[in-house]
Amino acid sequence: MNHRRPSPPAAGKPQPPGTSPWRASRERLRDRELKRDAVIRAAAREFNRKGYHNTSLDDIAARLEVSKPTVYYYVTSKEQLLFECFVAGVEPIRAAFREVRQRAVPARERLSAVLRHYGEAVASEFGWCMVRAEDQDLPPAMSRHIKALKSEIDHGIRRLIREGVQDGSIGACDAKLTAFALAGALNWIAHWYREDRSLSGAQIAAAFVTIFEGGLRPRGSVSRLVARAPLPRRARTALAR
Amino acid sequence: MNHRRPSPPAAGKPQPPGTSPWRASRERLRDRELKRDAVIRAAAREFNRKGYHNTSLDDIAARLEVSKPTVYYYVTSKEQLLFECFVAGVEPIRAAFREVRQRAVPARERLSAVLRHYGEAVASEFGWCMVRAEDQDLPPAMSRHIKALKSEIDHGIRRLIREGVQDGSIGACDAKLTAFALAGALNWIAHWYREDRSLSGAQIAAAFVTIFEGGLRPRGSVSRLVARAPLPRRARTALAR
DNA sequence: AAGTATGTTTACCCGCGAGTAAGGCATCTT
DNA sequence: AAGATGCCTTACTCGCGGGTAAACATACTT
Repeated sequence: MNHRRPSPPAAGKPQPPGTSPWRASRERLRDRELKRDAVIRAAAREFNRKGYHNTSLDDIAARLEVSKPTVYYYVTSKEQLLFECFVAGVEPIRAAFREVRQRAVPARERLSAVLRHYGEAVASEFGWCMVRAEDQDLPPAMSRHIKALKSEIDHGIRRLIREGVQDGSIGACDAKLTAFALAGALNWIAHWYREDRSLSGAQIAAAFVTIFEGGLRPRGSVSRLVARAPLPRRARTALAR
Repeated sequence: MNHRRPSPPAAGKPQPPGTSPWRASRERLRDRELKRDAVIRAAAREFNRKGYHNTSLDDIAARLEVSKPTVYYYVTSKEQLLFECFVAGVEPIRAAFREVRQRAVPARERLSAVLRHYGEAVASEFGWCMVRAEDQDLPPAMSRHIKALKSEIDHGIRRLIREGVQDGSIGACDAKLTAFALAGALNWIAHWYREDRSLSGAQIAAAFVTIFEGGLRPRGSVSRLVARAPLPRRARTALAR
């Protein structure tokens, strides 16, 4: 379906700055790839705002100040739009796994690093699509692809947990359920992290990792009396509705 | 589509296969409330299977072996169906808060009890609707109602966390973010708890509470010391494979 | 038996939104 | 110039699905 142009002239791309494609933003979107990306990001934003099924391609086109067939010029279907958003959202997480693989630190620290990137990804513009893309909404091929990516990430987390239990940096626990709990908490960020962006994705992710690592029970002997001590500065942030 | 049970064909009727009301289950569903509940539960099951937007009222009717207007006889709109499913799912959680209010135990234990009920509710047949009901899919009045219920639960959790921090049963933490983390992990159960029901909702909830309470770091003096001093000995196992 | 309330049906309406046809202009190629 | 290409438009098709009209069936009344 999607034909990557085989070999266009390619050499001459100085592109004279005349005319106005992409009416509002005639600046530098002239390159096809950039425009395609713009379409996908616009779709992500609209999906994020109104949900996949409540977003029409006319909406997306209108947002770009373009007509619907133009969107179809860059993308073959609405499903593909969702699919691409998902992949875009998930990629940074896969990168985090790759990056962390090198580090020679206890598995808990590697896990925490991955989870921080995970949280940031969920809070990103593609977070909603990544988290809520439903396989029932997609044709079988895409559905399988998405499931495979999700599974890859899930098993990556489980593996880090098991390694942490082995090297002693994580207390004994069931890897599968623990992975579900961690990923679930982070995934859920996409549901409440919309308008109230007083915290950055990185901050939220870091806070969550701290919560996961420590648990609810007070640590050490001091905490019992220290409870009334001044709390972190983020205590007075507005609530998410 | 689906067959509740063999269903005595009721052969002698003038209308071929259309006359006997509630074809398969003419037992004791004559009471209106019961039928209405059956409609709502059928809707919940279909929403759970295929998602709200991918489920038509014809689907729900077919599942009940009934025609679409019959569904409309018990319910005024598809939105209301979703709304009722949400309320049905949420009610046990509110009940848990009420019940726990009496108990004279540390707040962490009260919180854990609530979270266990929460997890069970999410794993229930209404879990999906409770968790995924999107306010964008509902008319403003219902949307507000749902938001209010969600907020009530959210703040109930935050309150228990704050009380726990005060009475020393919970380590110092940010109530808002901690509540988001806990609720998120539990909400996410609705996403993966579908076909694989090898664990009961109660079991999952209990396991999650254990994870939350203890955290990832190993407990006890020995392992804490070990974990505190970063030991990179086995960290390289990640490279295996 | 007629009248009424309740439940259920068949047959329809109709708007929305995904996707398409076909053509209009620029710019590039020859 | 005269195509050829790339990009974007207006103007459509068409099916799905939410919702309704109106008739039909049973079960109580009276």
